[in-house]
Amino acid sequence: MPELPEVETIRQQLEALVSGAGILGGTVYLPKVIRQPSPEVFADLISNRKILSVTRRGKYLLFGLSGGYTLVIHLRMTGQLICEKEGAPPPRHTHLILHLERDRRLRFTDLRQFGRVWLLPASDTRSQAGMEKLGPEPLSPEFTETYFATRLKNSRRSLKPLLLDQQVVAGIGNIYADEALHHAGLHPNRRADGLNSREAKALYRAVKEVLREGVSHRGTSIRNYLDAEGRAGRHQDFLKVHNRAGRPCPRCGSTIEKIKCGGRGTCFCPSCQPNAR
DNA sequence: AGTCAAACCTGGGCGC
DNA sequence: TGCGCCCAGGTTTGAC
Repeated sequence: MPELPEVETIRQQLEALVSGAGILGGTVYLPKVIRQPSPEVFADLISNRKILSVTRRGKYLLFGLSGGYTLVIHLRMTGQLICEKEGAPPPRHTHLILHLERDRRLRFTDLRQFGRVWLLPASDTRSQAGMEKLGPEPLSPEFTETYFATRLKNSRRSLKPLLLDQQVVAGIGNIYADEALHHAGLHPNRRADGLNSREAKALYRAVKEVLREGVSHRGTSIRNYLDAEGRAGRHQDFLKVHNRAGRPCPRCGSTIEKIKCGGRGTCFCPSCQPNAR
């Protein structure tokens, strides 16, 4: 669930809510979510540090801490990171709580237990958590039309798996890949190197557009996603194709289809997104 | 380089 | 009501 727009929403909220806050300590309920260091060392090492910054890289959240450490959190499919008052017993599937100053806590809850947490020296943050291979940030100036066109031209893969490849561009997941392809009018099975320059440009613009829209609606809540204040996002009400199989395309009225593409469920409009072959 | 499946997990929805 | 099956927004790994 949490793709770039969802993680960015959480980042923005937490930046306002917890930057500057001191961490009193941590409670680990499910040790395996802590990838580094060991859970015991983690709880010890995180105590009495101050949160200096909250940033994002792809789908990773990064908390810059005092003393030269970075807390890295990846929510994977069903992770939630919620800032709330201390007191209530933590809900089911809560795996980590960071106790903050002023009677607040940061709660990591994850039904499927896929989410991961690292506490790393800032100097080797990028290499340790698997972030070194990430492609450019799609909403930053480093993601240029030329770069994207080159990646398309040099790949024989289908468009859908290419968009999901975090090494090509960081932060796109299944929801926004489907939406970007519909926005650009391209079939998910089209071969990347088969696009003409007009189509490549349309896809480049579509990627940026659908991600911006997702952020502006505070993310998409289809199943589990909640923002850092525990609220659902609104973008599910604005999706054109994703999760809408069998319903009419908002653009042309044709019935949206669902296929398997690159092993992933993929929704598209057969008339807005014709297969070129 | 690419594709595919499996693995990591729990829960919801469906058909029977 | 209950059981079995399939599905789910991410990522990694290993086989071909």
